[in-house]
Amino acid sequence: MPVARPEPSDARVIALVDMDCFYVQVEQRRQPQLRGLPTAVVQYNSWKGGGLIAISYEARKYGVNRSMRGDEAKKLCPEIQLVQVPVARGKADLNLYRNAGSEVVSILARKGRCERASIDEVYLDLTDAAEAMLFENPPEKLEAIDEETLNSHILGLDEEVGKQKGKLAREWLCRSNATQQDKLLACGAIIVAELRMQVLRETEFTCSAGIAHNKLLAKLASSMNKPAQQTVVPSSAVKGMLDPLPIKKMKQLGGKLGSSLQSDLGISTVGDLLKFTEEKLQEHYGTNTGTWLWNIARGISGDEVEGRLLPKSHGCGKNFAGPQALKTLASVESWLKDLCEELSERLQSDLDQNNRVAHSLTLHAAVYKTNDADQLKKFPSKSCPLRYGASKIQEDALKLFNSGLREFLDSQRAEIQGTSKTAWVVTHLSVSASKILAKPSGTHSILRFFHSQDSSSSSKEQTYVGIDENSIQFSPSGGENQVAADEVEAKKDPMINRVDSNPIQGDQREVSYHKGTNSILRLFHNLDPSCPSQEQTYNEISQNSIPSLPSGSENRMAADQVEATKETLISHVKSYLARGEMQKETTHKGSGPILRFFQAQRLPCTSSDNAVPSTSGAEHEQELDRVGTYEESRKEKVEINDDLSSLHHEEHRPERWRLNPEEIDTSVIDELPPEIQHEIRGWLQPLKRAKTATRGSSIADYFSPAKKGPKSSNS
DNA sequence: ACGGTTAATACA
DNA sequence: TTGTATTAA
Repeated sequence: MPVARPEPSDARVIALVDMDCFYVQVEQRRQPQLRGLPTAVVQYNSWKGGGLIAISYEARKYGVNRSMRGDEAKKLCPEIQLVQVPVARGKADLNLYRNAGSEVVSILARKGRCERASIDEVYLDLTDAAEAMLFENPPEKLEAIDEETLNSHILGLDEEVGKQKGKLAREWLCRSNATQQDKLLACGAIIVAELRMQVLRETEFTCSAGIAHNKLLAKLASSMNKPAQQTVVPSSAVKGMLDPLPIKKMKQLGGKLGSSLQSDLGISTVGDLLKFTEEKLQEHYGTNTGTWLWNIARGISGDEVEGRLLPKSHGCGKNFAGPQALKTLASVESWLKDLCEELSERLQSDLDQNNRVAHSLTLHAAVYKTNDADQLKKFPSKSCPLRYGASKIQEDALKLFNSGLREFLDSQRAEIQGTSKTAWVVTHLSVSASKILAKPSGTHSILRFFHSQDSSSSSKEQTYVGIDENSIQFSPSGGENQVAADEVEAKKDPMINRVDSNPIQGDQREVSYHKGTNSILRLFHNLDPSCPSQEQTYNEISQNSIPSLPSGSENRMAADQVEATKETLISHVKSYLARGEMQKETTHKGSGPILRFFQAQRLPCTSSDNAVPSTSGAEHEQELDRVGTYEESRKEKVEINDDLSSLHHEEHRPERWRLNPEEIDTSVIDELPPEIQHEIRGWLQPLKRAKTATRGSSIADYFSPAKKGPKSSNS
């Protein structure tokens, strides 16, 4: 992927911060009595003790690893504490960990550019900060360097056994005869150590880090000394580090490409890779990959830190392994409902907290053929424009599934014709939302768009509504719907694009959150109705739209005008805006800003009228109609279509939200937008912070000697 | 036929 | 552009 680029002459300072067994730490913060104990996080506890997805370092000593089930782990380590991943709607709910990850990001983003690489990994570009430090306050002038920095591992330094800890590191960090590059890395080490201390103080999480001149090396270094330590890679140490390294350890080479390198070219270490010319590698793997391989063998990577604090997509899915495979259409529909509800909630949160709107919905499924030898399970993924509101998403996802199923069955028809009894089961379902863009803060661009569309907009509207109603929104492979689908893209997208064409967009927005002095004030300002620039416009434009809760606007959207007018199209946009407006209105009810803010978080009311039991897959398995034989499948299509039409008339229950200030407790903070979590934490938990801060000046001894963490030691 | 779930990215 | 495949945590 990364195009060849020579190392910039001005060296960058890049860090990768990696949370130590993150899910375990999150659970240990919730239950401090677990600190220091061998602990693992498992999901789906019902079968063989659940699958392990995170293992504490105490437990790793017993040989417990991620490929195990809870039961196996218990055999190796009888005292192991198994904590279950929260379950919602019958599936794993990772929100707790996502939000904890956001806490960390919001702290790390204080210095330099910050890229959220995964739920527990963050890249930092500290070049500017390091240069500034080198200029204003270089390490060689520093009389004291903090303990955490001194604990850094410097690759290439001989760590003699007898030598006092930190002695060599101190010398290296403060050398006045060091190269500019090394001095910058030294500054990076100081900054990262400080950031890691802040993370620990404010979140109680430990992390490890690598500091190097690019992402590739920083990533490698971060895992060399864990947990709770940091590792610096001076340029002089790169060759020594890489040459003996098995290629499988390199990022991107852990899978098939790495295997192919090994089996086809006999390359097992990075050093082996060095012997191949760029051209040779390109012959085998294409120009891009060839060049990329040649570069990484030398520790060269021009990959930039992206400056993105938020995920680019949201998805939720579930596997239905073995006996759990879905056999009935009803169960597919039911699970899709659950998945779409979760997705919708997360999209709504993203809209509320980050002002972002997703524009594409994708459904993926895996189907298992129970009867034939080649149990093919290629089910095409399908996507369509995303409409907000749980029931809309659900409706569209079902249509996508229907479309995929039809295509899948058609593709199989030829092979099947002989065999009469071919049954199918669904082994995986997932829905995801992507193409997430910043919602414009004002509506000028939208209004301008409609003013400029006066003459032609009505015809476009007709197309749009028609599409909405007939559910023709599949991609070209959908066949007969292609023309209509293309028209949707042609007519609808201009509108969407205009909405999104506001200069303040995605990444820039995120960065701007951190540029000012106080992100909380800024956030409240954004929600403040008295803020004239946007709110006035919102109120104005939403006057005519029905102020129902999030899913309410669907009613208008679904109105069955055949001859559509510009007014209708405009009302769509009004509804769209009204959704945003409603979120804001709920925030005005409270008295103080914090209260208002918490209320805006909308704890979901347990919808008692939820028709679908969401606890176990078994309950979805009532044998109604089988997805069974191919012959039956033709009938299914009809059934699916029937289902769709019935869905269409489904009552629209407005979602209700309970706003209960009494329920505000510290765990709620996890739900807050990343930008302000740590600030709120600071307000609510001043005592705890003071306590943890006095514990020690180094991260390594934070939890280690005492079996108990600072939190439980006072209870 | 049970590491599951979630993301990002490159390529066709 | 959409859909698929790969990779990773």
